[in-house]
Amino acid sequence: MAELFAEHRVHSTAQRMAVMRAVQASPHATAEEIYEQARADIGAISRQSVYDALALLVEHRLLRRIQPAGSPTRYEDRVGDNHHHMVCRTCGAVQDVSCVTGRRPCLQVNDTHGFEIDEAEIAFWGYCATCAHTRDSSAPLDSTTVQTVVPRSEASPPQSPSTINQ
Amino acid sequence: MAELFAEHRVHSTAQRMAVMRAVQASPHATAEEIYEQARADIGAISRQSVYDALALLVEHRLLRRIQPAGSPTRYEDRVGDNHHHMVCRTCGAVQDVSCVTGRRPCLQVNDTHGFEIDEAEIAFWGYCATCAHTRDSSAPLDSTTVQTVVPRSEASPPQSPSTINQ
DNA sequence: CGGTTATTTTGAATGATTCAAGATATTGAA
DNA sequence: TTCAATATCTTGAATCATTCAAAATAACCG
Repeated sequence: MAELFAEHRVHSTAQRMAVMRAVQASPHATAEEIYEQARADIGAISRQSVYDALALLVEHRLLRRIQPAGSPTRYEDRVGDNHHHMVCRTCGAVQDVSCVTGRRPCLQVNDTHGFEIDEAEIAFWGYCATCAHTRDSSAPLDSTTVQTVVPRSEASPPQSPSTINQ
Repeated sequence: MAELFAEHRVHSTAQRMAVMRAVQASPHATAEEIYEQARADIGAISRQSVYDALALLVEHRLLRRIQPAGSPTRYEDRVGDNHHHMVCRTCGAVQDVSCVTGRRPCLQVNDTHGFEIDEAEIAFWGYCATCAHTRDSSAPLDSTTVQTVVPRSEASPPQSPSTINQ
């Protein structure tokens, strides 16, 4: 891992390595989860150091941030390829979507209004396999996101909003 | 507006109307901005009532939430059509993108891993016309989002992260 | 009118993250 | 090596957006 850090011009310290290992061990983990894992790993580390390390590693493209609406920021080490995410409305689980069929997505914006677009982000919302079964009883999450073009999605009746738990 | 509320089974109160007007007057506004505008409108309203009204109006599909990574939640009254958003890394400005060329975007996920997807969300990141000019000097925002497929975006050198202001 | 339900207000609390400043390490030059 | 300069880490407080809880008002129905 030291080489990886070196390549990306990041000094490899015990804390940073522990943070990196934590993300590798559980992709899509939150800062808090990473903090706990890193702490279990090297014995002690401050929360701030975790945030510092994460910011640095993201900045140097060793990690990526994922920020599903309504849940804390998550981190993944899968960089350098194109993929998106599915988020479960019920449990907040995040699942990779290795990019999509057909060609480049919704990325040919026709009127940019002068915007210089350099990046596009796609999030899919729905229910993970587990939660899809156990449904009805528990109030499902409001996506709290923008509804867009998806085939069979007919305006579902209003649901009480709540918060992502997991 | 009373009719609109009635159609959507929402009691029209002074506060809710003020909130609705505020969003109509400035789409993509934050709760705080809406609070200020509503307060200027009807003289007095509590922040909590603004949050309550917004949640209710979103729930009943009179408003939509937009949650650009790294900025507080924003609201818009443009519902019932398919459009996405461009977000400026520098000033946080949000701009509508009336959907895209070609066909349905990146929404044909091939392996869903059992997920039941019912919604997709797309955000474009870049620089608004104004900020695109005034660049270099000021440290640009880190998108804090997932990098994905966009043509000419080659891995740019690391930049110091900061926060969306406007 | 009187009671029940809805809505609003107030104020405190929470969660995630950042700020600030001091303490430790690490590095490079003399 | 030895010191100074820089980088990193820790501690603890602060911030921001949002939510919780409970009391106060208002609206609705019989």
